[in-house]
Amino acid sequence: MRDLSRELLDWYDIHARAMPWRVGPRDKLAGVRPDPYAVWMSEIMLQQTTVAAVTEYFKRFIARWPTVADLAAAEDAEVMGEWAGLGYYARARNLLKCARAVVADHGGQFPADHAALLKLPGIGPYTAAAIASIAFDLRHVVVDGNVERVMARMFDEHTPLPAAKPVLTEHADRLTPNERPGDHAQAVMDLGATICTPKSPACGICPWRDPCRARAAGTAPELPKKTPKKAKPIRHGTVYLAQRDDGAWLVETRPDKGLLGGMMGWPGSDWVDVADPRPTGSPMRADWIKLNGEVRHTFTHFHLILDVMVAQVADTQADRGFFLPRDQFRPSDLPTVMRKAFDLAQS
DNA sequence: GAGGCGTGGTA
DNA sequence: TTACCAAGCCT
Repeated sequence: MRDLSRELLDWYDIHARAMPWRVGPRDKLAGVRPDPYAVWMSEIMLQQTTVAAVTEYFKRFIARWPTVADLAAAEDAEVMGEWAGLGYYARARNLLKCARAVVADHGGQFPADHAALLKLPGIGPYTAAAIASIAFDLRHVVVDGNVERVMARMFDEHTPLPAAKPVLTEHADRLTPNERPGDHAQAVMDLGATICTPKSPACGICPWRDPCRARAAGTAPELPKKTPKKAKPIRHGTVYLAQRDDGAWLVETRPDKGLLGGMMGWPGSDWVDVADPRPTGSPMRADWIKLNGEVRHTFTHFHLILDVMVAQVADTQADRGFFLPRDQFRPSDLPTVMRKAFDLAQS
């Protein structure tokens, strides 16, 4: 097994992808060490999210809050606004909770300990292993979607996920070396992201081409098997965009739990399975005008079609939400579905 | 343990 | 256009 990890590390030394949060093999030779805060930030952002989507968000967060203490001292609304558009907003809420826990309980330093990391908000089995491994070079088995795919192919494992997870983890464990476990973890993930891709894997240039059983069997493109997903239902709703004469917008902060939790948004109706031609959920009396067109947006588990109502109001009395002054309103603070409604109203 | 939880890119 | 997919966590 040592030979396999050696082959992979040799490949990684040459092909490691450059990322703003990554300390590459050459930098390490020069004595550079990873910043655990940056490693943690990147790993939270990368949960179910592509490198391309994360890169600019990561740079903005680190520039605005250079240390975990800076982040812990931030206002909730600042962090949620900066996260807007990246999705899975529970990550942002847990990001703040975690930063505050690190300051309060760990003296402002991320613990170099897998079990302690696992106790922090938003850090699960993957992220705890990734931080321990990448930031502190401790040997832990890092298993994300890339690793699952690489292992399923290396060992031609046809059991569908998630049932196959334990056996794939055992395979990953046996391949993890004692030396440079952090680089090894990043190498497997880079391999999965660039060569052992979900579709059309580039087996011809893979450093593990020879030992890979799925390549020998010709089954690599169809692995890993996954249990089929449910079809997404279509839901319907209405949002209300009221602008006061002085330019302030009527917005609300959504409840901390549930969809888009803690994010700013437009007041409106519940989102239901059957379209109701009559708008409901109005936050205040006004001469509402229904816009032509609609907002279409897809969440993890349903499609959404929104009607958009607009009104110019003088009255500042609203049943829901609050008026946010024009100079404090930034569309980029809105989650994407809410920004789509704003864009429709502006067009 | 199965489902809730975003978004943008890609085929 | 539709469906799938990406460095998962929480309940």
